[in-house]
Amino acid sequence: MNIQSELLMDVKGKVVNNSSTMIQSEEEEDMDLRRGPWTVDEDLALINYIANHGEGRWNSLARSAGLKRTGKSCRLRWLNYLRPDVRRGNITLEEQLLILELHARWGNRWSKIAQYLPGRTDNEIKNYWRTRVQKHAKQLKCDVNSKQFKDAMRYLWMPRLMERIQAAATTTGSSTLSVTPNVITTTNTTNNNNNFEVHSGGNMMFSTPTIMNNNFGCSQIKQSYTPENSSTGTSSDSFGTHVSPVSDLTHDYYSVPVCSNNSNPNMDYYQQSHQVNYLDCITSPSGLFSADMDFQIMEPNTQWIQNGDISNNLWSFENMLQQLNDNM
DNA sequence: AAGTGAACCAACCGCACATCA
DNA sequence: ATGATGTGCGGTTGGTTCACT
Repeated sequence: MNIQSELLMDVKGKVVNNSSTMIQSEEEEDMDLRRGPWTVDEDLALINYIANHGEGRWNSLARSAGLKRTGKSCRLRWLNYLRPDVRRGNITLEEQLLILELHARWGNRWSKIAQYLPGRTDNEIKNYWRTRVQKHAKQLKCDVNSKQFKDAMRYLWMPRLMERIQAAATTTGSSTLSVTPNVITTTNTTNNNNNFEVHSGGNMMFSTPTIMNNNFGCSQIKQSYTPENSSTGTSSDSFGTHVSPVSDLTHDYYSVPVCSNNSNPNMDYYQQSHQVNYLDCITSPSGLFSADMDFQIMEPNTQWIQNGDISNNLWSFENMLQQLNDNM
């Protein structure tokens, strides 16, 4: 494909015919830069160049590779899309749980959070947060940073996620929630006690305290849980709202080993770059599983759990928040 | 079938910081 | 010490797809 003769798009997405502009000065040369969606040829050029020369020095890389893109654009395209270890597809329940936990700990430190989700990019996590989580806060007319919403996430949404993870595991009777060797993986398929085990890379394992039934009154919740509303690893936000299936964006139009399934094409990368101490993150001081967390409002006798028919309105977020409010 | 709005996500921008000559 | 350049990050935008009417 001849990029010179292509139609270019400016920042606003307008189509600009490049053939009318023969520009020589360096300043004007910048205006020759392509913007907007990447083409297959551009992707291939970038992949091939990095395969031969490695990454880094993105501005010169862009020039050397013959790409009419900024270095920034090339870097972003590589990191967020073309990198072989980028894991595409829906955010799993386990990943959702981890995102919530880590966001509670670090806030909008997307890149830092992404370090704990191998194969996921900060952009992807950020998008997930903005589209799924903030959406609900907006719908409920409460600030996503408000204590109200944070408490709801911490005491309701996250336990629910864990319930669903456990339920999915027991329902399927197999490790269908496994995604990659290093992503939190539900392994306990027959355990009928109230713990479930999560491990990373097969060697980090924790067992959650039995907070679900004992402290959260979630035994009621479990009763109304049905496999129909469970997730078996496909994306679904945990408020119970419908999320349309996202097409598999794995690019089979070129032979890049995009990791979209259980296989991990580059284990070295993970082992070097994503040594994750899940135990540490799960037991964070601000986290759900912290020993010193404030469970006061979640005492079993707490009214918000015991009165009202939670099972009938299960996971209606409005009800959750109302119950939290009533109890505060 | 067509129109419309919501949801999703790739890509961009500006800024801050790091590195180097 | 300083300016230029490279890199990384968080916020935002806009095109595409999907669901609903």
